[in-house]
Amino acid sequence: MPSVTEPSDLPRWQRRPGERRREILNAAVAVFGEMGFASATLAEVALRSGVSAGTVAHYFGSKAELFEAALSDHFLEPMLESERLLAEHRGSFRELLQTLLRHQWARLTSPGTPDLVMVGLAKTQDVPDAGRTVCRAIGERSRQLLRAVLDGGVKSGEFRPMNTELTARVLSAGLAGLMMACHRNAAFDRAAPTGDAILEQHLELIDHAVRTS
Amino acid sequence: MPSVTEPSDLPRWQRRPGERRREILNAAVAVFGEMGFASATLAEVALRSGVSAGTVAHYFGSKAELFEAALSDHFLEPMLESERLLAEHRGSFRELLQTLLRHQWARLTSPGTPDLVMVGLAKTQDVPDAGRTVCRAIGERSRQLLRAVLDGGVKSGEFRPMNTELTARVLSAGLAGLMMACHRNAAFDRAAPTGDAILEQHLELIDHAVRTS
DNA sequence: CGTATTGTTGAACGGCCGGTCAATTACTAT
DNA sequence: ATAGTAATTGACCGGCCGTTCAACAATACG
Repeated sequence: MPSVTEPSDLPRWQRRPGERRREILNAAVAVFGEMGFASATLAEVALRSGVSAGTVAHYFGSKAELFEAALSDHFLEPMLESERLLAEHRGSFRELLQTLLRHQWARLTSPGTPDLVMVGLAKTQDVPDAGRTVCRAIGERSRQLLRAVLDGGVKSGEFRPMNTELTARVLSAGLAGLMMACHRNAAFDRAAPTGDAILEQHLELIDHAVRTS
Repeated sequence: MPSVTEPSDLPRWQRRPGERRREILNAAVAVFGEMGFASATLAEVALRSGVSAGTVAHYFGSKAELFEAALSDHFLEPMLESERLLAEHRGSFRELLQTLLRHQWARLTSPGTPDLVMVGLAKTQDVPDAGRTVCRAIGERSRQLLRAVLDGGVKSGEFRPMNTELTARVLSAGLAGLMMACHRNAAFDRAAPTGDAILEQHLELIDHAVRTS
């Protein structure tokens, strides 16, 4: 049994220019999330995506560019789904608000996301565009959706009059903070309640806070 | 005018074992906050605290130990003040809740703190004890204080019945999330409202959410 | 004033990692 | 087949930074 090296007739590597980019990007998301920007090495990204160090550089140029590409890929694209959700909804604004918040929670807590968010926020000092990406993706657009719902609810009388711009900012930031707290507590606080339980409590508080009393 | 070097009779350096530690710690808080853990260099810390590279290593051993010491110094000590605030308060629980949240907001937004929080959170992967420090300081103890206030308010009838443990977690995490969002928006979103305006909106929402309807 | 003590220095070491580039090898068109 | 092309490799370079350590100089003490 020739077990040392496969005497395969397969080539030692293949040319797959159409798929390399995505494979490298997926590995980069994982590595940056696990190790942070500075600790992450291009060699590790190369290893996980099954290519050599030079290939990573060939596709993305520099480490910083790879980082930004990874953030955009992970955050910007899934946001379109939320916007579709809002456009299609028929029903009360109270329901819509809860649905939207649940949906964003699912996005924020999906595997790899919490770490990437924190790394992206912390790295804003060095790589300004990276911070901008995260801010826009999990901040600005999310906030615009929430504000649209709040405006509708106020107009329909389901919600009490309020400054919807400020309120949308508070809700958006609160959800992100909750996500980070849950993620960290899961590692250190063994008595911590589940993320879902906390989310339910948060939604209930929000419902009381915005509806007409 | 002998301007090149001061012909001073002062020694070229002094022995001040009692003050070196604090000076290095202050510099470390600033440097880690501005540059993040990995990008921060011991040389920069040494420069800002007016000592040489070797002295930093002599006092703190390794970079990781210096980081943990800086976090503990910056977060753990000021927490005692909040606890005193709670013990001394006389008045309604609604007022106390607002006061406590304002006080914690002031702490969280004090210069250098937001960056340090984010760096500490992001670095949890590599330096577990660092993450633990941040979690305990801005999470656990803060939450216990909030919960005590909520329990009191529920018992007195000012607040509606609720799961105070979960609610305290939501409020604590929400405040931290708000702080980070404000800090980042200040850099990118020129139309962003002031942190104080957002805090006021947050407090008003909380008041509606917890009081008896 | 001389000696011991120890806080402090700064040069040097060694490892690590991002970026480059010429060589290599899988494809492709003719 | 065969030559052309471009995707991929992997060794290498250069710089950076954490850590060490022997020498040094400012105090403390007798």
